[in-house]
Amino acid sequence: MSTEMPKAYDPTAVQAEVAAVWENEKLFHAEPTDPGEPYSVVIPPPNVTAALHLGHALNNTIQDVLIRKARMEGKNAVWLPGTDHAGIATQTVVEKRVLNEEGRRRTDFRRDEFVKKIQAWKDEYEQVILGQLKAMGCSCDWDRTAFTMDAPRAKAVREAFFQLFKAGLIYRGKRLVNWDPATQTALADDEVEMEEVDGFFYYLKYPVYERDGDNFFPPQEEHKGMGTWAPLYVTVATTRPETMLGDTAVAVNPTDSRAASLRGKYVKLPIVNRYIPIIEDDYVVKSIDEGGDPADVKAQFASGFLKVTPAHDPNDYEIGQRHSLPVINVMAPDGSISNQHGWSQLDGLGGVGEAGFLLGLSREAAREAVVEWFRRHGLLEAAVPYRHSVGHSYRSHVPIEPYLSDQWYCRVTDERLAGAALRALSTSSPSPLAGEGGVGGSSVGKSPEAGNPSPHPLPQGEGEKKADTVTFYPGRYAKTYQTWNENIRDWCISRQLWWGHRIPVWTLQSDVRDATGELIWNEADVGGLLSTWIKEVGIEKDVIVISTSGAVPAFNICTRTAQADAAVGELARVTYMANSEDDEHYGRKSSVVPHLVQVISSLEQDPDVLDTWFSSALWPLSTLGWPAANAAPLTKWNPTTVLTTAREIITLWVSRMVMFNQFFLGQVPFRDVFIHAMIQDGDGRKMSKSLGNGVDPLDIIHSHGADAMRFTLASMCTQTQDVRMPVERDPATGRNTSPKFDIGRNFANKVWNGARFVIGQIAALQNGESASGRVVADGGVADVGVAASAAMSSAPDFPSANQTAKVLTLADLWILSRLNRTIDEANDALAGYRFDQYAKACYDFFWRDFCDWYVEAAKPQMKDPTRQASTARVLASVLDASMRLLHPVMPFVTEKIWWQLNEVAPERGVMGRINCPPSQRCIKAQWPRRGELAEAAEQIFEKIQEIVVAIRTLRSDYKIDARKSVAVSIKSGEEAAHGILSLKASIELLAVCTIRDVGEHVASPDNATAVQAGGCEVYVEGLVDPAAEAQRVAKRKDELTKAVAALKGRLNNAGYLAKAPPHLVKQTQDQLTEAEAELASLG
RNA sequence: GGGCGAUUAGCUCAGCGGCUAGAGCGCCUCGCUUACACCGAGGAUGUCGUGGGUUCAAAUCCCUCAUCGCCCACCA
Repeated sequence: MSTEMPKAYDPTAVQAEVAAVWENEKLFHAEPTDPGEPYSVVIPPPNVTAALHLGHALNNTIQDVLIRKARMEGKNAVWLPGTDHAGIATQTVVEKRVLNEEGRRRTDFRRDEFVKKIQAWKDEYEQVILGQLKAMGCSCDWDRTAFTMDAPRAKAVREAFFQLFKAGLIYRGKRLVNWDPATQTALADDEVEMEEVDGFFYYLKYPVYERDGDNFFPPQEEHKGMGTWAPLYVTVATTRPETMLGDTAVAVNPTDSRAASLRGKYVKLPIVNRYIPIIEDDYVVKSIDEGGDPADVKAQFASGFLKVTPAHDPNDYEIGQRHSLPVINVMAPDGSISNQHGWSQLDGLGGVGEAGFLLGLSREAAREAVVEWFRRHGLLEAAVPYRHSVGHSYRSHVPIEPYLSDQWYCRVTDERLAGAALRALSTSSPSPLAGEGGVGGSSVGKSPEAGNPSPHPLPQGEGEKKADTVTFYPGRYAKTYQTWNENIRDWCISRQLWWGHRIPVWTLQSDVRDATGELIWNEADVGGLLSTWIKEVGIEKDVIVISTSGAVPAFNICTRTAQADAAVGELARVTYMANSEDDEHYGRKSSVVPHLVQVISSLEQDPDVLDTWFSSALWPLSTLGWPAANAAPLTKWNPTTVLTTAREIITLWVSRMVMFNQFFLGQVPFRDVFIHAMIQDGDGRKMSKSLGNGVDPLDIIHSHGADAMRFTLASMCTQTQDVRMPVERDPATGRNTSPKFDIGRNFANKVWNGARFVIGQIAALQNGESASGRVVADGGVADVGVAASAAMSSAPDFPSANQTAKVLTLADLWILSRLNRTIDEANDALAGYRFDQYAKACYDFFWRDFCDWYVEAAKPQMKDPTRQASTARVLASVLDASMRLLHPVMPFVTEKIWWQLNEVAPERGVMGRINCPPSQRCIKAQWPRRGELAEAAEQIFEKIQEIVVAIRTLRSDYKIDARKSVAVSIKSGEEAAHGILSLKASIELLAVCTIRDVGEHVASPDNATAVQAGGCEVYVEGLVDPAAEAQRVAKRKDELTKAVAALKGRLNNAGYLAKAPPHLVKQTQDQLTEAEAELASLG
């Protein structure tokens, strides 16, 4: 290690040097057997898209601050870095080609080749993600990096699926899903983005028919007579006319006045010429004429008649279920009109009528064609412009299509999942800083009325260890979580992708018919053979077989382990080969196989994969060794201490982790959830790739340094929902940056230079040089360092912690006291996840207190032979503690400074004031503990600050040359005078003045200008500028007059005197007295 | 439609019942004083979105409205 402390702060060099040492010493690794209280954070496994945005860098910063601090507190802290597979495959267009025209997987697609290719991408992206973490200085346990598709995670996913399946919490359903016709995959509700779209409400007329047996005929003309409403048409309103091809009913509200006369009647669906019933359902919104709510937008547009298209609208689907209507899908998976996906296959309803001209058209083209057809036939009543929001795919950004499809569902509505998630919500207030605090509990779900004892213990008050609950910071987010869980719907967990955890379920047709359709094997026969085979292979513990009641009776075979899955796969392969007349393997495996081959040609693995959130939901389990029984990491670190994430993820991820952890372990996955602000661009827009307003953290690290980025992000981390970051494009590099990061860069630079000065002073002192000399000269730096470290062993004038404590000056006491207060502030801020307050406390202390005041005050002390040694020790100790405080947020620069400080002052601390237990590395140093405060010293020093500022202001007002010293006398009380005299040299340096006289009886010298400051009267000589004087006095008088008026007003208020706290009243009176006195002195 | 947040200096944000409402950036004046010009000293700039209310006291608590944004739900 070099003893050199370069003059210029070069973050890149510091980062490289420090990172190499950390790496070499393997400082980031925790074992469950290590001592210390467990501390762990749940790390969202990011995908590559997320990793390239600042929000993720913010998240990583926060987590690293928490982890590093915990480590310094001696806790057994672990951070498991992870990467997620989502976003890898979807970044490509490959998946577009995965499905064939039938909406099934292409059989000619080489899955293995695809996976190999994806694997290569994954490796690349993983390097990007982990590289960013490393560049940021995140103290991850690198040798525990987890990937959501690796073997331990796959094992956990299988086990979880199996257990949920066994518990009846996973089922297969034919449901309308959010279908993305572009990528041809189903999307979760959360993956659908709403976008405002300009469209039309089309009013379509459907002719009414009556039915007599199999005959339909138009109503007789005479029914249109007076007093009786006998329409020839009903008018339906729709924004999506093309779906009318799939209509299977027209619905009217039963309370609609027209309902009765239409009861039992039909309409002849135009174009298709299908007769469909008019039904009554109170879901239908009535038009305003019919008593609909005028405030309801739907009612304003409603005709009172609703076309029912169960295959293409979720609500219509439900109406269809209620009325047992047929479901006619008129689209292909790509969204084009097709009669090949259900339309023509329904007996009696299959005809396409005159719709042939629409087949093959896109949704959009079909819409125009249908509208044109209605117009041409006089059946288009109106088309009214209408702006509404339509769901769009978050991936392809095309409108989603409700689409009928086989999907797997997780029954999260079950008491054991959503119920458990709700019960996990803490009712305690997280902290005084966190607003309302852990909302929930009392009104959770369908919980019994208040007064009933909860079956689950509520968290105890502060001081006691929290019960097994989750607490949100800020507390308001508990409500988001609660509302979501209360209104939750079953979770569609299957995805039509190649890349992901395969659904571990095989399907076997359970009846077998011969060529004539005669049943030759029934369910019992097939089931018997199957269970015999399972026993023979010895996988009965790892397989569940359930029969499904569907159009085609079948068994679902769920496998628990990779081995069991392989066995079933082998069975499928063998029987397939046998049936394909390649009988090479015929019958080799089992006594039952010769029989099974006759029935098992239908054994197929489900082609779908699991939603990525399924594996993510298991993250606190799967990264800690689950499902291994008693895995040491799991028992040590789960529940984890805290999860930090963005609020958009509360529903997708947080809630599901709670459910699964509760279900599988019976405990919460984390105790605290910290939701950080979302970073928007300067115009309040979300950062996104498409807008080009994103900022790559690596670019910032490059331009400003990792410490600067981290500090800035932490200081932006307020309790608000969103923070804006103006984005600027650097024309030279074409990369985005933001001037906001300058605060971090400037601060890091300040820290560097402050430390450089302190270290230089100490080195010079111990080298026997006079501190008045130039201690750190360009080019001479290395020599100073070497000499200093050589001098250390024989440095008799560097006093002990105890000796130093006895000779502290007012300035020393003040800075040590301020340091101790800062330690308190930092602790409080971090305990409440107030990273902005933590950053600000450190910033203000180091820059304002330490550099601006103490370091300046210390310069004369370093020249004073009786004080220089103790001052050096105070400087070293305050710098030491500052580095400890700042290390979590600025790890690199503090670590580098730490080494340099160790070189010149390996032993630090001031007895009673601050302890500095030695450590070779800052990352392993003990988190500072508060020592004694010195309130009296603080008060006097603050007065001195006021005096210095007053002198400086006068100098500036009178335009005194910056280098010219002025003569000053100060009239003050005894205590203050004592303090002033003890810091005479420091004050003279700070204010560029010469102090002539200080004391109670000091009189104003001739030609002196007087000013009040810090409760003293300060006389500054030699200021000759009558104009400036007049201006200054007038301004001050004005201020004082206003103040006096305000104070008097307050004191004349009887209510104030009667009701305000006495100390405030006294304070007001004192202020009035003081202001009046000063006003009088100004004449 | 439901929920949440924001509205304070030119910009980005703190403050959330009682100090003369603050910080950083930007701006003006002065200064390369033996750590730092990514700096130092001083300065200017605010009817705290609107209108009501509660209180001795409101930027801060309550209500109204307005504007902006986010999340959720839904869309005939």
